[in-house]
Amino acid sequence: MRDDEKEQAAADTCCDDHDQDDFARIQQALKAIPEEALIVSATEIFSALADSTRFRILSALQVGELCVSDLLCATDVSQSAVSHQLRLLRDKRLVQVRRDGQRALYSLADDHVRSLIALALEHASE
Amino acid sequence: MRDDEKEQAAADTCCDDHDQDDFARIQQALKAIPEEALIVSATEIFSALADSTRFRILSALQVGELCVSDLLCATDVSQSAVSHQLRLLRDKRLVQVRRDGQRALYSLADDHVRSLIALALEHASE
DNA sequence: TTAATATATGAGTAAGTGCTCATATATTCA
DNA sequence: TGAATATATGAGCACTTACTCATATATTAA
Repeated sequence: MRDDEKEQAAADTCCDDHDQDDFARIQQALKAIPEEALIVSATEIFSALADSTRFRILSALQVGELCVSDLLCATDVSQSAVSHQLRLLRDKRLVQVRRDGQRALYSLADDHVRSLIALALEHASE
Repeated sequence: MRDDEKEQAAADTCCDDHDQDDFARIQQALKAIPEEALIVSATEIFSALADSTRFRILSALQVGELCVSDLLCATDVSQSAVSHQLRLLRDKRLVQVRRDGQRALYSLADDHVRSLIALALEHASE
């Protein structure tokens, strides 16, 4: 189903008691909503940032590569908990790892995370 | 306790087996981590955006003021569910309401949400 | 090889979340 | 006033999540 068909279908099924103005406004709003796959990806990024342990980890990684025990200092939870969260962040491709001897060196996978953190902090400090 | 004291304490208690380089790196990382209150606020914003129903609502509101039944068209859940999520978004100050007759007109509380959505979509579409 | 250090992971659990259902409140209109 | 429409809310439940505990794996050094 194409996007315009989808919008039409949505308008038909759930917005059946509106006048012309309502209809136009709703059509416009529907256009502002990204397609499902994008919504899933976007909300996944936000969930990754929506936990204080992971937020601390990602904030810390802004300075560069860090190993797990460094990240332990950056959080207030156990080594196991940090490892579990790092696995999640790896799965969501927000961080990368490379081995260096006994250590696993983590780093941010891209710069969007940086910007997201900065923006949220800007909003938060108002 | 001041920030520098807090960092020192953290370094003392959890990073007790590191050499000079480790110590310097960890100190730098700790500086990149915002204070607790900011972390709480920031992660709250991210949780608000970390659900597909709320993400759809906020995306739709980018076009301007919308009433609850408009937002119903923007989501695929019940009126009750939308109302519950709107309450949450109100509590977190991400949206505002005003009454207009029988309708409740919702709008985005500030522009940061817009930027956050845009950034996440940019990241998501790679 | 054995011990020590660093990291990862599976299972289990307590707390949190997003929905539905029923119902309450608010506003307009007859 | 009573009915219709629009929105809000409390309770309950299924599902998710972030942790702990125990243990596994990986790497280095003795």
